[in-house]
Amino acid sequence: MVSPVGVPVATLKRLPLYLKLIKEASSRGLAWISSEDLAQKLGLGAIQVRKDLSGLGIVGSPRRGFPVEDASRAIAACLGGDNSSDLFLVGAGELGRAILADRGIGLQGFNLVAVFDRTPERYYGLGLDVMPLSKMGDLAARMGVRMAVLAAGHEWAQEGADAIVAAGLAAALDLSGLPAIFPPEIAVSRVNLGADLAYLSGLIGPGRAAAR
Amino acid sequence: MVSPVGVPVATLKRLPLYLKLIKEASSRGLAWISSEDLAQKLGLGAIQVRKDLSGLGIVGSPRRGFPVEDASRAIAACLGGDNSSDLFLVGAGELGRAILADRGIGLQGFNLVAVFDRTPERYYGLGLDVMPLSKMGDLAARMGVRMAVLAAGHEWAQEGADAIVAAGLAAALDLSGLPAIFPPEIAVSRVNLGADLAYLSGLIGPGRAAAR
DNA sequence: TAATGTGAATTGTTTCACAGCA
DNA sequence: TGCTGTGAAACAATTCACATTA
Repeated sequence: MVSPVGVPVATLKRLPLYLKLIKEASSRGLAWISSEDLAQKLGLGAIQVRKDLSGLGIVGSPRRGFPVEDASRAIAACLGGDNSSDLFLVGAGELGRAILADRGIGLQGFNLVAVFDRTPERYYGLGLDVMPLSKMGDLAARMGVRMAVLAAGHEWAQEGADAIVAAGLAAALDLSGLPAIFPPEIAVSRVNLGADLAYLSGLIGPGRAAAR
Repeated sequence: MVSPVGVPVATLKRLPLYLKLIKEASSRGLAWISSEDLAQKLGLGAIQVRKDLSGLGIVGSPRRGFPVEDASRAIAACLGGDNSSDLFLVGAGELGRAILADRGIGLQGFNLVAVFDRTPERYYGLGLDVMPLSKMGDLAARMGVRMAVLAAGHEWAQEGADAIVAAGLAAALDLSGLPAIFPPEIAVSRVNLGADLAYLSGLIGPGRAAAR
């Protein structure tokens, strides 16, 4: 599959990681960064990094690597700049509040501009302005928001998803673990720690405790 | 790439999702579930679901679908049964505690059996038994634990990763967002909400077109 | 000489087309 | 008829080999 701009999905998923490291290099005053360096830090192959960057039209220079500023600009442009960096949070429970507090969970430049919940009244007096799901469409239109993080509990995750759809948003990051069902015209990325763990458990197989 | 048991990685990543739905069906008293049904709930193609299940040796029956009990057993076996369901949590900060509280974040059957932190003394009196990183190896050996969730803040995520390696664990779920560097013999899965959001933002593009 | 750049081969994954079965 | 089962084809992603250049 190929994204609207012609970048392979697999590449697109890696771009944010490159961007992060490149910005870091930039902030340390470096002007160049090598594919080897990026690869090693991300546990990827250097050739793959080069292919990815070259696919964006970023050209490096032998013996030095890739120019940090150009690369940063090109990747940011491909990821939509900071165009879509405003987000809604749907779900103000345990998980939602951890995301808001954001100690290590790393929304990295994305901005939670409003919080919605099925039962907003439960959160009065917590210093949070939690709104009912029904207000989402209105606010999305007024603020130009196009993405949401769905952090609803299992009981109402689907209801939250439906609200996101009804609000006309274009993308959702689903942390509900259900997973919630979205219509195909909405871009969805799902995060499910339980599933990831199960996957890892399958990967390492039924051995006994690791040696060493 | 093919996992130890011969199941493609892409399939392996979907197995936990199937398992969840199948168990749910089972708990509702259903004896059969169709690939169409599973596919629709997960936003996948039915053919893909059939390929995945057939790859595990699960055989269905025309007009009825796949037998819920068999499928459940086969998938669980492939994912290591409940063999590897004990976990360490590395990092007792905001994020780590949200995971412990687990309201919606869904560890789904996995068990956090011990919590480690670089500064365990910060968590005295919170009703948590937080241990120093140096104790991890010992406990891993004694309890037969082989996996960890890394939920350390940026400041010491790499230190946490190193401790996981030193403890001889076989797999880690890295939520640090750095990402932390692990040696290749350790199975790592990375979750990075910021990266996922950036990816989505790239997918939906700067306009208003949606793509999947 | 230490890096990038890239066509081609390889490997992995998804989808198709259609056979078989209850 | 409505589903599974599967070899083959199509597609996608990764890796290789080697040319290239400052």
